[in-house]
Amino acid sequence: MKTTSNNLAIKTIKPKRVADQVYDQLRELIYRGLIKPGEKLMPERKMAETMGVSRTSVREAINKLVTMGLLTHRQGQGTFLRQPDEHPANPMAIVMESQEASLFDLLEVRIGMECHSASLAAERADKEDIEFLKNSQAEMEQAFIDGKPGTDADVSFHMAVAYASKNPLQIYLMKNMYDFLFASIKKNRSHLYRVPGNIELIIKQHRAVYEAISRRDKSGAFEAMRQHIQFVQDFFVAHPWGTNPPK
Amino acid sequence: MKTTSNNLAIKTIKPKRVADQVYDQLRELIYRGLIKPGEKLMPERKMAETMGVSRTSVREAINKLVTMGLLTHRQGQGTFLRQPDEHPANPMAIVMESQEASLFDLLEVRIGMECHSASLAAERADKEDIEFLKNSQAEMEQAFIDGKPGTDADVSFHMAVAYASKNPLQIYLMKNMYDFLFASIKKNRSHLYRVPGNIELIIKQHRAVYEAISRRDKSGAFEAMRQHIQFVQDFFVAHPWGTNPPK
DNA sequence: TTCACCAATTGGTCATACCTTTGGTACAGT
DNA sequence: ACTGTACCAAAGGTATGACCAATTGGTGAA
Repeated sequence: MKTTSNNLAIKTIKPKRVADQVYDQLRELIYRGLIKPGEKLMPERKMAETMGVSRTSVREAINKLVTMGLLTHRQGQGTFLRQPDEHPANPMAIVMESQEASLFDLLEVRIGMECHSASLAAERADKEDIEFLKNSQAEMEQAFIDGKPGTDADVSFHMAVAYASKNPLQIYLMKNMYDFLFASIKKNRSHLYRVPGNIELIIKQHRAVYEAISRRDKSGAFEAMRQHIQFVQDFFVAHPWGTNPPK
Repeated sequence: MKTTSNNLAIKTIKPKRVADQVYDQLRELIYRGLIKPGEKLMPERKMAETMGVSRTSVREAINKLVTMGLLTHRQGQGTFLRQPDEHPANPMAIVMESQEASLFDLLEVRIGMECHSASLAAERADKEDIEFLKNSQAEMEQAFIDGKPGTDADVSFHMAVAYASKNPLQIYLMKNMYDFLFASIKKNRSHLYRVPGNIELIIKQHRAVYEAISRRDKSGAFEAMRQHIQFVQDFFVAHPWGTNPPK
């Protein structure tokens, strides 16, 4: 198992329950974006066999995610990952819509959180995390070549940074932010990815973050991430289309 | 919007899933107050027999209520109805309890958010904001003189910084964090305020933040806040009592 | 009295079988 | 060729029955 020891973190004891371990695995798959929204999961029986546990445990884990609104059951068809904007359980979305918080505000908060997160990632990322960053980066470059927007890859990259920071709360908050951003982008057809040259710039910025983390450069990662988000923020200041739906 | 369905009111067919029926019954019992907080429920096997369904279904229903935070499982003892104040509708609290996030993790996120927030505050705070900061500071000093813990004033100070940053989302997130911290502190009777000299140090650190913001020193505010939270974090690493209730 | 051990209780997991719903496919009838 | 029926396979839903694991409380020996 992943009893990789806790160096100094005080976290509560690792979940010993099998169902919880399955739950953790699934949640990770979802958060890392390895399962796309709307996609169908592996059948319960097969998943049970694959993981070497009983179907009961798999079922319990899946049910937990269903009641949390992340998955949805359809008898006779399978289990599917819900679209991010389908479940209003997102605390972010509540503020963003009911209060008058703008996309600018969200990006500003992201600067605070993600720069620090990148810094931590440079300190704590293991080989696997680096691999995820690399993959997301490659995926985005491929999307660029194919002429696709590459939103998913973008999100995956930032989530990979959050994961590398090894902070559960950070991961949770980031997930919520990107869920909201995701829905928001799709609604507003953000021009961020459309303006020629932008994607190349973003890929370049991501690369800077990736390389800084790879070489354990804490302040470098901080600064690279700051520049990246700052760029996006500046873009939205200059092109205030999708900032907030005109009420 | 949707594909125009016929005008006739076609009511959805009753979801006759057994587990859901059990769930409804239990929820009814809870909402009607027929089960008191802290009370133990009937054992799963007995409940299954009583209702004439399988234990599987009972289990699924109970699990749903557990993940919703209404019930709590204790192996070897039974299933209990949670105290109302044990499950605040705070998105933070959900992660902190159900996931394995520790107080250390929360403080770490705070470093990212609040340092940036302090920096923004130095840039944007108006006279009123400064006044609030000053008041909270004075309030805390007074509490110190009176020998009181001064938790409220502490929270007020940090919230004042968040308000001064003029970022609605930041304010919202901070509010949730401190709601959680507040409840957590009350439960664990954190020793942070009890160790002699700590309050003086905290007041000193707050003062540094306040003064940096007053003189519009962005990086100074950032650094002062960092040192402050770092201090608290170090304290909890050294005194891991109240990190998480041992249950 | 105190401590060690055992047994009952109760949630947690497993294996297996069968039911129900859904989607697809082959076959018969027009 | 089109249509409708029947059937089949896949996948979630339910039911049993057994066993594992943690907790509690009692019982008996030191």
